[in-house]
This record gives sequence, structure tokens and C-alpha cells, in this order.
Amino acid sequence: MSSVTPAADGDPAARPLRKDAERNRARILAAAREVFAAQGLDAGFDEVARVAGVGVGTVYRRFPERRDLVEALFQEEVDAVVARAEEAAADPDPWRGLVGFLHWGAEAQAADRGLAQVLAAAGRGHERVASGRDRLAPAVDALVRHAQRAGVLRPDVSGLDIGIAVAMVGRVGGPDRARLRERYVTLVLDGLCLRRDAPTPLPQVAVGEDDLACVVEPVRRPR
Amino acid sequence: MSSVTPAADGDPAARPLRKDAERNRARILAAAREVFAAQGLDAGFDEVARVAGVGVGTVYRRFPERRDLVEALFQEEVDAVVARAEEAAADPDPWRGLVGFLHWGAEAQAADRGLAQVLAAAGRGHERVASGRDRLAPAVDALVRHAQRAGVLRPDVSGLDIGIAVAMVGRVGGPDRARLRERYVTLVLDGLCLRRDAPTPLPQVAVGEDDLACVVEPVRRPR
DNA sequence: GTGGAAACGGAAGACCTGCTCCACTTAGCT
DNA sequence: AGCTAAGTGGAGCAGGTCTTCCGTTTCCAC
Repeated sequence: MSSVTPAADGDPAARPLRKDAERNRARILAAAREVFAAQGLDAGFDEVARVAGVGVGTVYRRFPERRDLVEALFQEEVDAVVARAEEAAADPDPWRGLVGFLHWGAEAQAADRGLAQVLAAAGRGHERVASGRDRLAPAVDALVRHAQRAGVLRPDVSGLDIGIAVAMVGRVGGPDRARLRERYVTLVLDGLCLRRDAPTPLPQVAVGEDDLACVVEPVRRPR
Repeated sequence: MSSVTPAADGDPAARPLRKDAERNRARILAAAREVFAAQGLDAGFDEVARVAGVGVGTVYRRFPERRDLVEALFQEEVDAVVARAEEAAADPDPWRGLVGFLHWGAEAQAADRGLAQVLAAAGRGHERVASGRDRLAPAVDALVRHAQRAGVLRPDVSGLDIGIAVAMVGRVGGPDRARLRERYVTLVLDGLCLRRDAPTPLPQVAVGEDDLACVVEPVRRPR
């Protein structure tokens, strides 16, 4: 979660960075991970620089475009999602695998705004992060097919549906609304299963009359 | 949808506006409805003024705070949602009423970013729009109880759950993704019903390999 | 028609944000 | 140690948005 590719930055022919530059690069990546998770992918570079303890100029020199930073960061985060999907697909109980993946995915996206945005961009086929989708889609598709062949998942849904469902639920609520998200994952899963006689019990949520800060986050306005 | 309270603006003791002022006020409200629907509640006042064909100063004089404008606008929009919920609750077939309300609500929120934000704020208990929730919550609760008493809706969900579900699905996709939203409303409804033997058929969506612009919209960063 | 209060509009100032640039510092080689 | 190229940081500029302010226009009561 915090290891960083040491030097070779895509182009293996590039001369290695100086030691201090490499150290700062790592600091910037760590800071960006933190800031992007909290504020989303268009957080100010100033903030990233402040958290990293370097000047803005340094951030811009190392990552001239925002995409460069995002790309460097989320390669590994996407890997984590792919790994989790494969793990879920390997579960001997296919339904349990699917359930686990949905819960985990919703929580991961809720905890990290940047991740949510990257996955959305990957789904949308954005050039630079498209490689993310190319790895992600097969993994989720495999999970879906696995559950469908076992006859527990309805046959008319695709991996894309699962991705969108995770994204939808992941947008619900603030940081401490984990219970609420579990509730909606359970609800969606009751819609995803092939058939059922009774509803799956939902996690109870105690919301006070004036403590309904649990709604879906507002959309952002386009630039 | 386009009628506007002529003069009495909250305070009945206020002297009536001059005729031109009243005309401009109506123009501003119409423009704001359009602009807020497209761009969300924090669209620039400049844009509202431009669309209304008045100067920015006029907008600021009539509505010194953004909240004043939002409040004046969405009183009636919330009324429309309440009316739709009551209509749905009055349906002799309670399940059909619920299905119709979810489809309508998701589409309404997708078509109007401003409405989505206001409903979110209302759910969150925001002071000025709190009155909206006070009217909305009972209407949706009645719809839910109606369906539950008829034994078609699972008993462990509340009106709030319905509101959040509508909001979640309403965030999916862009303007022409109505089909996709229908798909997820159907899926959620299959999770909401008391029991079912087979999945409800989902509306088919044809998405090309690189036309996956169907993901949930990104979250916005806080000010 | 006239006087004066109300309303108008948009230029201008305050502010905020993304990015560049260059005088200075530092690592690493000899 | 001394030299040089690589690296640094933050002041400052450009471009954008929000809000105010005041000279001009419009309405309406008389």
C-alpha cells in the first residue's frame, strides 16, 4: 500500500533520478495518495506539495501533468482490486465470493475518492487508465461467470453491472457510514441472486431524526 | 413547472415589487431552473444572469444569497416529488406504485442535477430546505407502509432507504443513459420485493467496447 | 409631464487557483 | 575540495469566479 517503484518510470532508458529527487518523488506519491483519497483526483497540487513537504515546483517537474501522477499512483491500486476480484472468483462458494467482493469494493471506493474516480474513468475507457480496465474487466467477468455457472447469480447481469453496482453503493454516505453501505450492498445482492424466498436480513442502522447525513454525495459540476 | 409566486416572497408585509422587477425576478428563476438543472446548484450567477438576459447585479439584488434562489426554486420541485409519492401511494396496485415512483425518481434526479442536490441536502437536514424533508419523508413513508401492508415490499426497509436507492440510481450515467438507469432500478426492485422465484427481466443495454460512459458520476470535492 | 424612488447593468475590485520561472541549493563525480 | 548539472522552492503571473458599487434607466404617483 505504500511501496513505490524506485526509479524506472515507464521508460527504462531514462537515466536514474538523483537520490534526493527519488526521495521527493516517493514523498509526493505518498502525499498524493493521502490527499487524493480524501479530496478526489482534482485536489490542488499545492496541497499535495504541502503534505509532501516540498515546493509546488517540485511536484510539477516530476509530474508535469496530473495524469502522470494519477497513473503512477493507481497502477497498484487497480492491481489490488484485480487481485481481490480474482480471489473472490477462486472462492469455493461462488456466492460468498461475490458477496465479499461487493462489500469490499463498496468500502474501498467510499474510503478513497480518488480510487472511485479512477475506476469510473477506467470504466469510461479513458486513455491513460484504460489499461486498468483491460485488467479489471476480465477479472470481474470471471467472477460473474463463476457465480452464474454455479446457479446462484442471475444470468442476465454482466461484470459491468457488478462494477456499476459497487460504484453506486460506494457513493453512499460519509466516512463512518459503513453500516449504511453494508445495508445497500445486501439489498442489491438480494436483487442479484437468482431466486430467494425471504429477504436477507439487513444490517440495522440507527439514524437520528436530524442525523441523516447519509445521502448520496452530490455530483460535481463539469469544467 | 414554470409558474412562479407573483409577489409575496415569504414576508407578506413586504411592499410589492415594481413591474419590471417582478418580470426580471421571474426570468431569473426560469434561467436558474435551467442552469441549475444542467450544472448543479453552484453554477455561476453570471451564467444565470446571461441566460435570464439581465445583469449580474440584478440577480444579486433579488437573491443576495444563493440559498434564497435555491429555496425559491425548489419549493415547487419538492412539491412535485411529494405529489408523485402520494400518487404512487394511492395506486390500487401498491407494487406498481412503488415501481413507478422509483423509475420516475431516478429519472428526475438524473435529469436535474440541482434537484438531486436539493433532495440530498433535504435528506441531510439542511436548515433552509429542511421543510422539504418534512413534507417528503411522510409521503414516502406512506408509500412504503402501503406496499408493506400489502405484503409485496420487504418489511425491513424504510422510506429513507427508498430515498437513498433513488438517489443512488439517479447518479448513474449521462443524459442518454435512461435505459441503464431503468436496468438498475429493476435490479434494486428485485432486491426490495418480499420474495421472488425468478429474476425480473432487465432492460437490455447495448454498450460498445469503448462506449462505457455509463459509470456513476464522480464525486465533487468539498469547498 | 415631472420628480423621485426603485431598479438596472456591467465595469472594476477582491479573491482564489493552476502553473511557470529562475535565483539558489545540493548530490555526485573527479 | 571544487565543479557542474540536476534539483529545489516559492514568489508571482495569468485566468477564472464572486461580489460590490454607482452612473444611468425605468416606473409610477402625483
